[in-house]
Amino acid sequence: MRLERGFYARDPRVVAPDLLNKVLVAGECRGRIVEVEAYAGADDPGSHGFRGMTPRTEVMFGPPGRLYVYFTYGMHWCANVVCGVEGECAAVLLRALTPMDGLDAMRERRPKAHRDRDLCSGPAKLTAALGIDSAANGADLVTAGSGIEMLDDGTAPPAEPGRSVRIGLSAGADLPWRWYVPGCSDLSRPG
DNA sequence: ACCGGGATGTTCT
DNA sequence: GAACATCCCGGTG
Repeated sequence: MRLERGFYARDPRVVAPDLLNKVLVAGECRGRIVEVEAYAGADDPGSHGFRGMTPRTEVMFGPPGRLYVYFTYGMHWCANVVCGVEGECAAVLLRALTPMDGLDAMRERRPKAHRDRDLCSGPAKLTAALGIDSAANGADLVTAGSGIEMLDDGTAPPAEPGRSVRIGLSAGADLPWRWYVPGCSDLSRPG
C-alpha cells in the first residue's frame, strides 16, 4: 500500500531508517530503497536549507511527502523525500535502490552500467535509471499524480540497519545520518 | 584494489 | 569565482 502523509511528517532522522525496504515507483520502474541519508535544516550545516530558503530549496520547506529534486556537479540529479512539518526544512536523500521492475528501461537510460547492481547504486544513478529529473521536483508521492509513489509491500525495515556518516559532504561530515540495509550488494559503497 | 582527474553548469558569496 | 549531497575512466600495484 502507498505510504500516507503522516509517514513523512516526522523528523527525517526517524523517517530515514523507516524508509529502508520501502518501494519507490516511477512509471514502469520499481526499486527497493536500501540506502538513505537524513538532512535536518536548521540543525544541520550539511543541508541545502541550513542558511534559509532560496528558490532552489523552496520545496524542502514545504509540506511533507513531496519530492525535492536538485541538480549537482553540472550533470546529475538527486532526489529527496521532504519530511517534517510545513515550514521546516527536512528531507531524506535516496542514495541506492535494488532494481525490482522495469530493468530494461533502466538499462536503456544507464548504458554505462555494466551490471544490474550498478543501475541504482548511487543517488544520481537511481534518478537516471528511473528517469527522475527537474520535472519531478515538487511531485507529491502521496497523491501520486506524477506517476511517482512510495509503497510498503510488507517488507519490514531491517531490525538493525547499518549506520554511518554521510557521504560526500564537507560541512556536517561528522553527523552519522546515513542508514543502509546491511550486507546489501546494491549500495553506493560497501556497507 | 586504490587513487587521481575530468566532465559540466547551477547556486550562492 | 568557488563550491558542489557525483560518476566514470584510466593509471598503477
